[in-house]
Amino acid sequence: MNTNDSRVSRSRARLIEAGKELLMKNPKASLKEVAEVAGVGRATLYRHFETREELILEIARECFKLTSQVLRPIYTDCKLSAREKVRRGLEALMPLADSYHFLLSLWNIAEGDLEVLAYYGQQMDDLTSLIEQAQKDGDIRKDLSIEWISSIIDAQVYSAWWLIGQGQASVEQAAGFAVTSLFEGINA
Amino acid sequence: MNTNDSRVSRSRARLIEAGKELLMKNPKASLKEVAEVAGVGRATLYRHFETREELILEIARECFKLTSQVLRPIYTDCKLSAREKVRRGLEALMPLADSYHFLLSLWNIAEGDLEVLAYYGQQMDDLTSLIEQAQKDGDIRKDLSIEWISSIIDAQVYSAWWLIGQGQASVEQAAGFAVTSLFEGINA
DNA sequence: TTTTTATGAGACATTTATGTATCATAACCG
DNA sequence: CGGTTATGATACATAAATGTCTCATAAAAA
Repeated sequence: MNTNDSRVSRSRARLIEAGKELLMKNPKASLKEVAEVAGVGRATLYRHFETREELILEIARECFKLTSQVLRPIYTDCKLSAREKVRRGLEALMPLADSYHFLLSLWNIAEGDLEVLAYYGQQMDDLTSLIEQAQKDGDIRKDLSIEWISSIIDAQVYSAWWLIGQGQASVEQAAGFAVTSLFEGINA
Repeated sequence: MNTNDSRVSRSRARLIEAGKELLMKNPKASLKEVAEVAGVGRATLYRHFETREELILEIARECFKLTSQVLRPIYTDCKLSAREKVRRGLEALMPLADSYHFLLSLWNIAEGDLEVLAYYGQQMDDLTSLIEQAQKDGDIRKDLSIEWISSIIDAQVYSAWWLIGQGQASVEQAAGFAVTSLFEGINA
């Protein structure tokens, strides 16, 4: 299969999009359903992805590529304070919240893959050193462990995804909420 | 089947425990696996739960009963301030974090059941009026929507579950982290 | 336009999960 | 202790998902 053929890239994109959407909501969804939603024949799905697991892993890799692509420029921008990086990162992740949620929701499968694990490790490292720096700079309190802080940053994205999905907030609103409550807390 | 028979209650308890553990990690886990982990014959599982869905719903109901049992006494205690109720509720939920995560992870199925939905609605109502009260009392900031606040309270429990599962914090530590970061935020 | 090739439709084999039924056994209850 | 009954093991039927293969067709590349 020639990657330059427009039919190939189109089918692939559709399958990944449909798979992300469906499997995220229902991890038991069949590949038949995925192909249907993608508007593509079932046989074509198997031409692109040898097995169900391979499809899931490819989607996971794609999700990490997306988040990396968005986060990297922010995290490596020397002009920004650590706190500002977290803030911008959080905002930038909002539109990708469904990719994020896919990874959470199918993590039991995705974590079995070396490439996915490498992406994950890299993003964790980036975030960890960011938090470390911010704590050193006195921007972020030191009585919370780094693991906890990165965990609740993840959780903010998750919350935002949930709220947006319920139709109870726009992307911009959710981003604002997330940044505020993450840094200032809910205390009056 | 006689509920008073000790064999019955034992089998049921084991099946629910095993199901919670397994299906939470892997929603595709088969009932054969669940029965094996429970140390119970597959046929016995079907004697207790007519279908796969019925098992999942029963576990969900059980999870809600657990959280209700823990939360109700706190929420209805008139001596406590609204803010204190949120704090104590959060701490009390920590040991039940896996029940909580089960519900999140299988929500697509659980939400289809009226009884489960009733439990959910009740807990949401309790939490909502609590937050409303706290905002009125000036304990919780008013520039965050109620939906967002309840959403990030959930998220704290989720984060705690994750961290505990990774072995990077004890239940007590996680509870402390959650309360601090929820109320004060991560600002230094 | 001509050639190449990805696709859709469908048939097919295989595996696996689901749910039902039976029967001997062992655990529980009175 | 003796009767009741839940259980385990097993066999069975059914349905559904997975993965492979073929062939005509349509769409892309040359």
